[in-house]
Amino acid sequence: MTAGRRELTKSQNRQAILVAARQVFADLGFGAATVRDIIRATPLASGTFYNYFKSKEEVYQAIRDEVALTIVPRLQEERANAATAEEFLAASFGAFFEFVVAQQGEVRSDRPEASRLRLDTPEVVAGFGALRADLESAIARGLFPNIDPHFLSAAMAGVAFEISEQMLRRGCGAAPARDFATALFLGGIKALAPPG
Amino acid sequence: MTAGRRELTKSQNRQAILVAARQVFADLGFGAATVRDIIRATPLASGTFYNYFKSKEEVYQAIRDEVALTIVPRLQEERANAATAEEFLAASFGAFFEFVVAQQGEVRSDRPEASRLRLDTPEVVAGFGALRADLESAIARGLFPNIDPHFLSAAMAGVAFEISEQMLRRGCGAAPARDFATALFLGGIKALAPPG
Amino acid sequence: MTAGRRELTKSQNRQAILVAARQVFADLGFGAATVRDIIRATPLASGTFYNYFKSKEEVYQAIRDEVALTIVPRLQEERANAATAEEFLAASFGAFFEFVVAQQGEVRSDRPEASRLRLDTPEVVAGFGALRADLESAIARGLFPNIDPHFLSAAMAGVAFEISEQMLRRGCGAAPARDFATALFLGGIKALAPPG
Amino acid sequence: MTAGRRELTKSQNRQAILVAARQVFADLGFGAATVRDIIRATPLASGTFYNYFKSKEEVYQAIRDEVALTIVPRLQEERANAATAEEFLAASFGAFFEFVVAQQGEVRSDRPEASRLRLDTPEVVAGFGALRADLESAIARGLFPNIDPHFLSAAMAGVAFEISEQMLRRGCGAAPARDFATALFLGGIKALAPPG
DNA sequence: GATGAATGAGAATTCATTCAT
DNA sequence: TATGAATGAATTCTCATTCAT
Repeated sequence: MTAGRRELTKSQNRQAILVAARQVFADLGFGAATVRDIIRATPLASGTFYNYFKSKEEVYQAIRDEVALTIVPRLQEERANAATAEEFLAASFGAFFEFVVAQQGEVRSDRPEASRLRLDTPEVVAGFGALRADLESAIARGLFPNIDPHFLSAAMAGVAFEISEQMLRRGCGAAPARDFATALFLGGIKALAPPG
Repeated sequence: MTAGRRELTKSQNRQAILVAARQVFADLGFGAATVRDIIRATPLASGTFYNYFKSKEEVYQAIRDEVALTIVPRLQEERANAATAEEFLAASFGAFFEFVVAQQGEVRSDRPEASRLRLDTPEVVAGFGALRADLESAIARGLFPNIDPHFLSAAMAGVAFEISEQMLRRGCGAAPARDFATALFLGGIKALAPPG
Repeated sequence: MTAGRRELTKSQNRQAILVAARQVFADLGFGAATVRDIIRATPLASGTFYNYFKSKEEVYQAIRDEVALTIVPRLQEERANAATAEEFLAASFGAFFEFVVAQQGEVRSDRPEASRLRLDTPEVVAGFGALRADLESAIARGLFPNIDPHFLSAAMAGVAFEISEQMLRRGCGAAPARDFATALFLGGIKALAPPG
Repeated sequence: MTAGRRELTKSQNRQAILVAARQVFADLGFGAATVRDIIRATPLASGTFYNYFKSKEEVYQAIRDEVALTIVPRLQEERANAATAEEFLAASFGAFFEFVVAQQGEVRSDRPEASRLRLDTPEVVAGFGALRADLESAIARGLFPNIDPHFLSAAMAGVAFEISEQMLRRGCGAAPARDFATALFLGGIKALAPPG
């Protein structure tokens, strides 16, 4: 029982560090974030950090791994099951925007670069690693015309990043953002024109 | 004449710092970049940095100002003269990709986050400040349908960032990148399908 | 118990810094003293200084506060209880010279200005802040004739500083210094003439 | 003629540095004063400083020498000619207070230690070097009773320093200060009581 | 000589990491 | 294991001094 309690606490501490690190990386980026920033956002003491992670790099990697193991597979499955380009796009953008909303990336920094969403964030790096592969497979299945998959996945990633920032600023939900991005990729600005 | 030589050297040193700072910011981002990194990328001594700039923030601002004073006005003019959405898009994307090519953003860092183009870079922040205003004006002129300009400019920025990274990796020129992005915004994936 | 030991060590380190700072300020004065000088006079590492004080100014202030809270009240009480001018003077000078002896201000520097007692020392600034007020009160009680209290307190301070330096050089105790200063203020050079 | 002009300029520059250095030393003390502070208080360029003085120490020494060669001899002569203790004291204090007034030591610093007159100033160090010797001679001549000359000269120096600060704050001339100090040394607080 | 930019040693400060408790 | 103070290397910045013009 004591062991159980301990295990629980251990797990909770590790989780607390991961949550704090996500917030701090989103806020400051990997480069500017310090271990102190992370631990300050936690009820723990500085030394405790090193009971769970060897370094800042390791937390970064751990977040990346976590995302890669939980969110990415779900997303890959949805994409694999997509019957149309629209489903593929809506699933991809929808998952990303919902993830961003869930993270509640409250940007509060006053640094000059903080005016835009941080890309040097573990989730983001992990999250889009699989996109191109999925896109290639979708092209092979005939969901998409034969477009350069590097450029297309890059464009999707860019739209996702920037639109998500707008979404947070505006406080709107994930749905409008998803619909906008999906329509843009399906039909360009014509498809975005208001009906009528 | 003596003064002339001195002025020249002075100007050259300032320029050397600016060039080095651009490279370092592109490499590491604002947060992770250090003044030492900048000065190390220069033949100058450490103290010399402070003859020209008070801090890292100040170089950042100086680059931003320079970009805002040189590139942005040209871009704004081209956009103002655009007769069609295609011209507007091609001018915007073309200018950005050519700028990126000119900067030769040789990504060489080994830090985990460096795998993607840095957005917290002075040029980028400055460069897209004016886009939304130009877009609103273009919508008013009837070049674009009545699309949410926040979302649309965000999408353009995102595509520009990410495509430019691909462009650099692939070593292709600015033209293919510009054409891809323009076509995407004009007609979506259908417009991107290879002819035939 | 664990906490007790830690607290002790913490307190000891803070004390070590304060002691070293006193010595360094006495040696070099506030202006020339560096944080490095202080920490070098200590077995601690450079970063440890900043666990206790934010800056040189803050140690200075801390010493001043300490003096103001311990020595000054005792001195004020003795002065308030003085029944004669002689008691007032002897208490003031006696306290100061004893304080200086206790500090063991071993002047050892080789800088040109170090040949005289440093006045820009936190103890000294704090110590004489209250003198004039006490003097005014003593004049009101009739202990002193109606002398300009600004000049009189200034003169007392000056004599205290300079005599204390002589005292240290000569290695004599506080008593002769106190007697000399008291006699000087009571009756001038006549009162200082050796008996007979 | 050209040579004459140059000589003049040379002399003027040297003088400008000396004047500026006096002010800066009085303001900040030797330790905190920087060569930049001195040169900033001058119309000259930084490099020019080193055409006249090898270092900060050397200006300090130069001021000391100048004082020792001009003011001290006059003072020594006056003291040697003094027929009474009062003349000796009045000459000593009078000379010092007039010197301080002439220097116009406008204290304007905001540093914690700046609230009192700087003693680590070349003039002060030089000026009181000769006092004790003169005092010993005066005792030998019978002007003063047989008082410990170390203590007595220290007391005179201290009173001179501190009273001069009061004098400057109050904006009164040198005469009241001289009279106060002289009376104090002649007869103590009794001699300072207002007549009647 | 005069100038003022360049230099680089050194001072102030931060921060990842260690370690005694 | 948790703690948080200590550590010292790395960073930012200052300043005496040099040197090309």
